[in-house]
Amino acid sequence: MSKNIFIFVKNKNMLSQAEENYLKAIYSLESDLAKAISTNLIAKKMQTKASSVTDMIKKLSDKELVNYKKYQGVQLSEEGKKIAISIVRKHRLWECFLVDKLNFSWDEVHDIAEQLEHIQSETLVDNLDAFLEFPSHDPHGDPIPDKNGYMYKRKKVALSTLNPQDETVLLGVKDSSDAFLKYLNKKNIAIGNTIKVQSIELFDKSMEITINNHLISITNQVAENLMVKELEFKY
Amino acid sequence: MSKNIFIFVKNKNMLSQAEENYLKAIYSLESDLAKAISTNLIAKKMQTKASSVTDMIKKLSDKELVNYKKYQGVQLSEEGKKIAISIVRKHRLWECFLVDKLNFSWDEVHDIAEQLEHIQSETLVDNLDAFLEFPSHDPHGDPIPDKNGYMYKRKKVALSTLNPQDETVLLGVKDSSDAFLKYLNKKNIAIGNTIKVQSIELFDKSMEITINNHLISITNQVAENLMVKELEFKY
DNA sequence: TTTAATTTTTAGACATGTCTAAAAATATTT
DNA sequence: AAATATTTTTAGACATGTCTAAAAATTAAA
Repeated sequence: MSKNIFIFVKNKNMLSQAEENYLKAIYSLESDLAKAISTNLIAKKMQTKASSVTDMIKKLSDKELVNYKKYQGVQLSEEGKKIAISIVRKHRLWECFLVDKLNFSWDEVHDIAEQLEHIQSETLVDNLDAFLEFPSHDPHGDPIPDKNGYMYKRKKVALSTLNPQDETVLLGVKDSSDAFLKYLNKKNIAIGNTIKVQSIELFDKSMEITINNHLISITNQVAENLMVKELEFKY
Repeated sequence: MSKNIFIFVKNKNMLSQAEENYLKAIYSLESDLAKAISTNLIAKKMQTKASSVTDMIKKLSDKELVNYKKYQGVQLSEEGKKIAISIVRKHRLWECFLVDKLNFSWDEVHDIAEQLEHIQSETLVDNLDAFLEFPSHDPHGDPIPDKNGYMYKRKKVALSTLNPQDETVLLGVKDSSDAFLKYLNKKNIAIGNTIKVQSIELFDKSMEITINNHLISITNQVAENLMVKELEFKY
């Protein structure tokens, strides 16, 4: 009986969507930068104003989800990081669901997963995970944290760092903007594809590559945003 | 390019979760009562105060989703009804998904579906519908509107209206409270089960029924909340 | 190292959705 | 039909999350 009440009375510990989105943004910036994250950076990432960020940071700091000193930026606390990872987990699992089960393509799923990641139910996530047979990576090649927050971080390098004749596999993208994903879609480039570098143009660093035995030319900008399996060296 | 902008700039026509919930509540009350719905009724249904309802009704009225005259209650407009039905459709499809694919039982899915029904994406709903192979009814026996809002309304009667020796099928429940569903779960009573009335006690109208060849006794209150296929008469 | 530029924070405002308490309208009694 | 009870609305307040404009702190430049 008392169990039902807890479902309907808004849980004090429950975070709003806005709070969750901030945690996720800070987490993503931390992964890239590994230092205290500035107000402006978060504002840019969240497409909002610095003053709004300051307000929210104070709230998150009160809840001890971030460590914050005025003018010195923020870092996630242990608890904050745990929550951020759980949101990333949900986001990536839902992306798998949308692509694998509902026939979406990888450039269509982000906005929907952005909404689904805020659904509150631990059981739901765990059951979804099982239903998808515990995928280790999402359709963009990003690792999916398990129930405990652990994930396989594959070593990836930009395709632009390889040399002619090198052969590798596309593991993910650096830029996951809609425009870039749509470009890849049009060119039939997808995660898991085998890529062989055929030649590199000296003056603009554009590349000729074969992808699935299909020869195409890509600019250096594209090559810098295609993350591939690092080469294994044989001695 | 401009397409992306529309995704992120909040669409003027997009309704908030609160607005959607009000429309759904009014729709559900209208189905039961078929007349203008009073402020107090909505307040009770939404577990909120009459003054909050008035505020929201004004907003929905401005958007022409309900017809409202002060002190005279509300009725959904055509547009409002369309939206309400689309939310019901989403709710029931998600319930199917949770039970059929994620192994939830029918008494666990309501709160989660309540959240999922607000996810904004027409394609998502349609793809989900196809993935579930266009179910006509949800796990509680309620009809699922199709893409155009049409649904099969089965004629149902309360089990309490039947007589000894009558045989029928459980199609749904009237009371879908957590407590009642959990009771049914415990007694192994589920949608689709064949029910035969064995005897009815005169003084308290309690019933002995066989359900799946299993004899159990139920109170009149339970029988009034079990909705079954109406009897076919043979001439 | 003082000045200038940038970043961050504060102060005050606004929109949404809620509430309480009081006023207004409708419904029910007598 | 007047008095009473109930329902509905209004008025004013509050919480959340956002914004603009101005002040404060930090960083960069001369």
